[in-house]
Amino acid sequence: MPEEAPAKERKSLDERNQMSDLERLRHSTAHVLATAIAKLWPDAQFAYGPPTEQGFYYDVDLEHRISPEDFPAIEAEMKKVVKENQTFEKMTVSRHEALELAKSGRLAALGDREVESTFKIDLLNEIPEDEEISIYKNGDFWDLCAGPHVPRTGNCKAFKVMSVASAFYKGDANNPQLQRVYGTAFKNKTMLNEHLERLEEAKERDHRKLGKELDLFHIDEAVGQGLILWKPNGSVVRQELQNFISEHLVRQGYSQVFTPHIGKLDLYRTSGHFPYYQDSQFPPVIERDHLKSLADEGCTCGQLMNQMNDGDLEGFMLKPMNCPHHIKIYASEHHSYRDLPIRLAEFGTVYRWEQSGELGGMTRVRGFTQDDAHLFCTEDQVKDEILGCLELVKIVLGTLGMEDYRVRIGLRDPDDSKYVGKPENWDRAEEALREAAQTLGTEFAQEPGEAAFYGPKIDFVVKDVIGREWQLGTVQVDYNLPERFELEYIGADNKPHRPVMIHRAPFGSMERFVGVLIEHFAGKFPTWLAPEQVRVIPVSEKFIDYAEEIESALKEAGLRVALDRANEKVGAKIRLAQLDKVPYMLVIGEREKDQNQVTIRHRDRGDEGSVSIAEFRDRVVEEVQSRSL
RNA sequence: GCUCUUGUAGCUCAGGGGUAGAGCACUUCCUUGGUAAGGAAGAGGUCAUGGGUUCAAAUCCCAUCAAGAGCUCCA
Repeated sequence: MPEEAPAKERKSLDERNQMSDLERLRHSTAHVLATAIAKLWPDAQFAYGPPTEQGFYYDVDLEHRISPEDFPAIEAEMKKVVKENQTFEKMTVSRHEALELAKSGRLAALGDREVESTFKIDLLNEIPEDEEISIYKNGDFWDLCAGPHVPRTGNCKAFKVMSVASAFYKGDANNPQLQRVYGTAFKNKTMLNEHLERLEEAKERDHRKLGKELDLFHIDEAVGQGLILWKPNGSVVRQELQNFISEHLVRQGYSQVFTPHIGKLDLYRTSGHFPYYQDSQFPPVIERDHLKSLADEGCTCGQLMNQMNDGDLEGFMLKPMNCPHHIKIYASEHHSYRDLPIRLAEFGTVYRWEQSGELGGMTRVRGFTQDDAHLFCTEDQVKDEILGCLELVKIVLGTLGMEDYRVRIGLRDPDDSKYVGKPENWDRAEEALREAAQTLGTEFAQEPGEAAFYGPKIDFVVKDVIGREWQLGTVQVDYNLPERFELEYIGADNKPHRPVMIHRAPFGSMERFVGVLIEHFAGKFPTWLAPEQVRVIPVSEKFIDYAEEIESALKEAGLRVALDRANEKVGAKIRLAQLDKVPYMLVIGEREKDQNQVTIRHRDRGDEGSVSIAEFRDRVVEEVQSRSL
């Protein structure tokens, strides 16, 4: 629902001066980059050039399309600037002087030009009246800049131009697109190299690469962008996760339900999803009779579009959320306060129309399955229910060893009137979320204005290998939908009351969660999740009989085991099993057969000696049942 | 959606206006083996799709589809 991004505040000079040493270095290196680009392409117009978490970038408007082939030349020019060890010299100027310089094209350039420094003029106009205006010079390169900088260009010796992509000026899609040249810089070459190595490692963990190598999932052009086909191996992982969470749902008093993938447009008119959020939904499926009568009336495509926008259509929609279906289950019977809370859970698949440029791997898709649930409770029960939800999230993340996440509480913006529900209820819900979050034992950030318009929420955010953050689990309090659907329960006073709804999804979506999990484990799933838990490797064909005995004994115990019958040497079979990241390899030969044993090799721990089949079986079964890492 | 880059065998990739290449995987044969690649033979591709230029297009041009990076967006 309409959550407006907080307007990016302009950094004050004080804040800028708090730049860390590394940020300062990177910002200065951005100037070195600009100097080099200005030398190579004097017509370049520069916009912003800030440091980032991974390095820095500088936005440039330039006729020439910068490509990776240009990087060596750019870096060579940068090296010259570093070698010259130019001083970063600060010059304080009046607004008028700065403007004159910009008009003569002198800013972000090596000298006067025939064109103005367009973006710098724009930026100048944004500087508050009372703020000091400064120009930083290194050599002949002058740039409008608040600083701060390192003393000399010689400090910027460990850098690398990383990539080039496009970006909208000021991040607004209506503005022209600039070329954003990314680079990174460190105090010294060693640290730079370490950073580059980390990037290489991250590439190896990428769930898209591992997903292919381990046959976890497939995305097929013929099926559609952003639609995940779970292959058998990936399905095992997902099924295990679903079983895991289902166990806890039972313990926590949830009821599991199943609902269809579509619903009538009327349902979504009531929920408010249609026609208002059409941009992020698949277009409606129009009923045959309705379509025919439209055709008979000579309705044009344009008119059809208008009807769609007005919501004046009959038909169905792929569900963008599970809540309306669950609400209808709740509303299908009368409820007493004694029945509450009612907790309806479903691994529910929803469909959303993400922009094509946004799709990627399993983390941003158009169809996904939420481990969703909706809790219907009284105002008094909200707090306990939130606690229960967080308990579940804690169990999930703890079991999987995912420690590297941050917790974000989205609160309402007190100055905004877009929120539904009574202020006193909001206060209570926000307080309940805060208290519940404290039980996590993790630090959490409270972000006013980040609540949904229908209620406050807690989000769990993790980072993927590239450093992108993904929202996984979420717990949201909702005052809106009970209102829209006029939900009721009968209270102790024998009068109807409105329940509060809580949406929660500890994994978020199975697709995104498994994607993040693949990277978290670098493809080496713990035994309970591993698609193949044990591979039996006979030393030669002579021992296949015994190997089959082992295979069936382990299968009998419920383990996922495979037998490598290939006509290959042990070394080759081991290698394959290692590449497939199978946790346990059992090497079977004459010795094992004679003594009725198996020799264990673990993918990480190596040779673990020989034990009886039964002992190995019991050990692994225990490991699986306890879901050890 | 926008900008740039990319699309050749199941996978990873080379090549490139004139009969389509390698490694791995696959099939068969030899080998019967002790902890990360034994040997040989074979099979496998309208070079993403559709147009155009050309005597000739996988190669050049345009469009479409898809992937990647980034930006915008994400109820």
